[in-house]
Amino acid sequence: MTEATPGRRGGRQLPTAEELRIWRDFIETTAALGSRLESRLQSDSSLSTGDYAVLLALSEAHGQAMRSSDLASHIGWERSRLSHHLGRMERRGLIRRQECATVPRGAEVLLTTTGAEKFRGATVPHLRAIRELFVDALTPEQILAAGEIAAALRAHLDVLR
Amino acid sequence: MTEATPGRRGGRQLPTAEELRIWRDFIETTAALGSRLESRLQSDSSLSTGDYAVLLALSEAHGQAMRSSDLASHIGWERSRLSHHLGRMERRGLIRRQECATVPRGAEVLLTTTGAEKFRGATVPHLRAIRELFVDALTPEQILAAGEIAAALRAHLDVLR
DNA sequence: ACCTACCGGTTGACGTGTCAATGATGTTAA
DNA sequence: TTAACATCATTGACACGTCAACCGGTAGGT
Repeated sequence: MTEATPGRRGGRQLPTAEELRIWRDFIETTAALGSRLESRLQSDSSLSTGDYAVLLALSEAHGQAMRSSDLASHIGWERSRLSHHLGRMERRGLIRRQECATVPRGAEVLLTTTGAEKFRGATVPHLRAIRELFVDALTPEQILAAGEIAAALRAHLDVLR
Repeated sequence: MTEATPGRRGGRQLPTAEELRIWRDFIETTAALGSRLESRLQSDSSLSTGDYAVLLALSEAHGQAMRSSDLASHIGWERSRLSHHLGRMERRGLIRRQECATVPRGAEVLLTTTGAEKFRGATVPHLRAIRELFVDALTPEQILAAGEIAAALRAHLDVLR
């Protein structure tokens, strides 16, 4: 009986038109939100969100330094992506790389003073932008719901591979 | 009295730790969801989501063709971005460009037969992926909540500039 | 000792996105 | 008429991400 109805919602069918509309709205709006925050951070502080993530991690690290691999797993990036990004940040004087004393063939990433200053200057405007673009847009209940939705999506992503 | 409490939630302060945690979870998870869908589409059909958006719009257009500018505003892209993307799609034989007969200096974008076939082959796997990665991850109430959250965020983004 | 396998990190090629500048062609106002 | 201006589309420079290949070095097994 469950197999007989073409448009049924059993778990193996395609999304309904309504689900699809919500999907598109959701994915496009969250993408737009991300790029709006990106451009706010850019014009406020000349940093990308990637720069910010790296600088944040280094700021909180012992001696404002981390091994490249640890940094990558800490912020959830592939090593290759981090390597490319560190190259660009090094050119701009935000970080430095040097041979790791303790671990052979390990690279230590250091926060420079200009990097630390940039990060300090960026923090408040960035947090303010998050408030304006995300927190202020939603009711407290919606914020909680957003947290639960994110958790459910993340759990499902993890389970699916 | 409202101004006296440092950590209050009046509307001008920075996000709380809890709000910040939810924000990070939300923005990172939605980004991960997008890239997971991107890679599903890539391995199923050798298309990017950009390709898919362009092919979808052209498929639904009169004569499977559109003026470049109309296409750009239809899918919400900058003309520059579309121009770059069409160049890559043209190299792969998915679309063709020609002078527009009616409008001077207008470019007409045409769906090729291989482009149409690619799109037809991509549709079902893509919809299935949306179901598996998004719809199946959430309860029906959460899906509705996601729609409302997206609408609220979008409205706020639009109002803010 | 030697071969292999892994590990940390880098690199190159390429797709993608933004920004600012350009070219080509219409429209408008002095 | 001509100069200013808007519009449509493209281009080049650059940032960013992924993928696969690579390199140097350490560790295990024979």
